[in-house]
Amino acid sequence: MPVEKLTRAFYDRDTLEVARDLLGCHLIHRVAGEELVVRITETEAYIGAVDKACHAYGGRRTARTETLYARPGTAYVYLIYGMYHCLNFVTEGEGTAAAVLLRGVEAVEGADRMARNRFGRDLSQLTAYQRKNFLNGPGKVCKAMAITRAHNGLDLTGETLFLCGGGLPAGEIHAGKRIGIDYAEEAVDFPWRFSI
DNA sequence: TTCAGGATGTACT
DNA sequence: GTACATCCTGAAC
Repeated sequence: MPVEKLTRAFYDRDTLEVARDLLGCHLIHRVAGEELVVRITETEAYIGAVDKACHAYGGRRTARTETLYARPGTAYVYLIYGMYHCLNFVTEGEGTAAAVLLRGVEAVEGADRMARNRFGRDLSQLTAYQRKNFLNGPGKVCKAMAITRAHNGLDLTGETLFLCGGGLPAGEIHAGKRIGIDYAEEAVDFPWRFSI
């Protein structure tokens, strides 16, 4: 890797800043002797204190949301719609519920393994449609990267699942409204979705 | 290229 | 029982 692993201090900051700064960073998952590496292209921020779209809105504590209160630099993984996983990076201080959802990436290393994880076929055997929509959604990223609820609570400063920075010119970052949270009233309009 | 509908299980009411 | 930070397929355009 040309750049250094992100430390806990990186995650221990304002969630919107972390969400922006994660763009362009590499996510590495070491699994079964292989290294799967992707470059982050899209994120969304979720901040429990003020955000009705956040699982831990208003200080809500349940078995599921407990991880959102963990120390910064922790992985929060949950199951959605009964069959897909979503990976988040916990931010801000311990006891504060906030995280960044990983929404889209592009493959850097291990693309064939990711294609097999997702479609059971090599990259070269995918249809044009599958190739175009390879890693552009949170459920797709987790399937390709072999990330499940078993990774919930994992320390992102360890050796299994971690990130390397990073840094993009501000002009390359786009901010817009989040998607898939139509129920969240005024929070629907928060410009907390970031992409390259 | 867009669209509707279904799959599927856990958390929470 | 209901909703859910989603994705895939197949049909219509």
